[in-house]
Amino acid sequence: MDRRPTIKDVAKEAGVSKSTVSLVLQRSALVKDSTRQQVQDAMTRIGYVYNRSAANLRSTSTGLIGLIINDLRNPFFTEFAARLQMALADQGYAVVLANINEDPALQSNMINALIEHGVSGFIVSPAYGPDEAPLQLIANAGLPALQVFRKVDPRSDLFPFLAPDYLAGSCLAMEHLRGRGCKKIAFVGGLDGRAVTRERMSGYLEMTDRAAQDPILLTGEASHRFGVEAAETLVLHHPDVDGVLCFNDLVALGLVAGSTARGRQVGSGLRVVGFDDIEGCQQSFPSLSSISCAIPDFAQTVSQNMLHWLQDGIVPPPERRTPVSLVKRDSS
Amino acid sequence: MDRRPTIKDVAKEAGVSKSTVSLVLQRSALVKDSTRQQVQDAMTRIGYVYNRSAANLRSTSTGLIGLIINDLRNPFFTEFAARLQMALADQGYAVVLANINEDPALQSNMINALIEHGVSGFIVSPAYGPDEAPLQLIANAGLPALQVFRKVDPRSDLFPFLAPDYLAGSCLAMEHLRGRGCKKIAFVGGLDGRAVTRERMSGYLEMTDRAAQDPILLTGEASHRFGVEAAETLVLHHPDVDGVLCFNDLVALGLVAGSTARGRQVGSGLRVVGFDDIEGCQQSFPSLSSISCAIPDFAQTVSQNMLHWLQDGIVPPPERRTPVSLVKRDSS
DNA sequence: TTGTAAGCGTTATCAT
DNA sequence: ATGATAACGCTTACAA
Repeated sequence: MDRRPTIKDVAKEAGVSKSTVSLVLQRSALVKDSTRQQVQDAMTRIGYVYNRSAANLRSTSTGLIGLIINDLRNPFFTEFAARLQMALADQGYAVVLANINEDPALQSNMINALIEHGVSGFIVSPAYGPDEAPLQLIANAGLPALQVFRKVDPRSDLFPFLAPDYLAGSCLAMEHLRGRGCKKIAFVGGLDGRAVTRERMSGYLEMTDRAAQDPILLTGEASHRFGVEAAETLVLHHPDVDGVLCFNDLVALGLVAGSTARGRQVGSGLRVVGFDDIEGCQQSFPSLSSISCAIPDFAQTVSQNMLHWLQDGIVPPPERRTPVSLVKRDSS
Repeated sequence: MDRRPTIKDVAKEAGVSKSTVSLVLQRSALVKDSTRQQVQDAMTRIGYVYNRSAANLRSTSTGLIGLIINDLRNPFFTEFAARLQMALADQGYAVVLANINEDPALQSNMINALIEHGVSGFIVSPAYGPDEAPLQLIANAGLPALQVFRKVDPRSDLFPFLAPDYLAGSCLAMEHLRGRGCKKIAFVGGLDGRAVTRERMSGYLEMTDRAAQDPILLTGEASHRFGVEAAETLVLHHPDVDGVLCFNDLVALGLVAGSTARGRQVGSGLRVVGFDDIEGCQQSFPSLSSISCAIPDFAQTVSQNMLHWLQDGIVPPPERRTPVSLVKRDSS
């Protein structure tokens, strides 16, 4: 347990040269089967483990991907992180995860740290902030980076943007609610002015526009708490609302809980659709209809785009939207 | 954007030698202030970024900590991971996170991968599995590792174990329920035979023992779903139960939801206490009392133990328990 | 098919 | 206070 064995030690043990060991490590076809066997035996005998950092020093690809997540405690992002990590692990890449807690300063720090650690590329679900070019550090280092979910740096040629097709999702939800006979529909949750809010709201606005109705917009924090508050607001000020599209499931779950507590019959009197289809949707009473963003598939797509870029130099298109679908449950 | 500048480039730009630049990098006091200034100016001028992998090659401490989490989608572990990452980042360490999805095989793979990437140490919330020495790979590599939450490898001298004091927590909960006048209390959730289940149950069993009552144990998966099912079981088979201690909050939230749906008055007729104090506790109706494991503090403790080990060679004690507390809310 | 030797970007040990 | 030079563990021409 002195010091980790190196290829040199393996070479000595197997009676070959360093290079031969290196070739075995790289599964080169050049090396004779019997030699390969000897080398591999030697490795297990002395407990050799590969040292990637050393290898990276020559080849400048660490097999490390930096994953930056604005808020890991949001289950939607957790699910994404977990899936992405699995997808990349399949291809021999390890993920270095940084949770930045919606803090732009922390984001810069972590980007810096990850660059120092030699990540080969970044996948960033960025924090919103005052900085105009929050990903500039990455660009300076000449590393590839994908923006996911949120496009905070407008240079999507440099930092291609991937996100679920929120617009289509909101249209799907609206059609569904109309189809169920809803006459007066509200949109609840999501911070005003943000691109995501605008998108998730777009199908709703389009409909109210066409119907020449005044939209009922209750924008606010994307939290359970806000959903509960919104339930009260609706009961007090908009008792005739019979359908709600929510910014996300947290809001929707709060709305369902709050409305139920105030005696509204969610699922018949009031129909609610959420966004994201997180696990909690199936477990609420009544269970929550939601727009699923197919996160496992989305993570696959992101992973593939990254790997193509890294391995084949294929830069992804500046913007790419992935399919969403409506999951109908009892709340609507 | 050719290739990343190295200290050599900085040296040339600043008109000094490699060594001097290296000294500046290490904040050595030996270097003259004016020289330091020159060097630092040169760095920003040519956009130099430190290359840790290269440095590690010499110093064999990567500043990388491998964090292995059995199930990242469980918010309890997410919270821990997020806190730990922040605590370690404060000290200049980066966390490489691996979610192993309760899969022992994946666990071995990830341990291997992280060792190759040269992590300096591991913090592991392990998966249960058939393997008797799942952390052997780490031992072979001669790396320090902490087990948290679950002790799956019994060699706690090699892999010190840190966990919240579940026993104290369950006692706290029982005292509270008795104090509220509960006469017949059940324990719900947690897989039978697991150490965690035994511990979280221990305060309960102690009480039933002392009171010479038959314990009512509904063990099972630690999920929301199981909590809902348990609510039904209680109504049907144990209608006289007036207090419940749950294995964790997911179970408790399910139980509260299920019981409420069946018309039981949670908080008066039936008093419920959960375990972990996850965020959802405040948001349920009625809000859920729970045993808080003070995860931010726990993460701090874990981080400190790891760093002392790494930096000062101080091996943590084989087992360490951290304080828990009861958070009283409406469900009890 | 295998070996030799040069280099990757840093740190550490000497000198100066 | 600064500079030369040899490691660190690996990959990669090139030579044999």
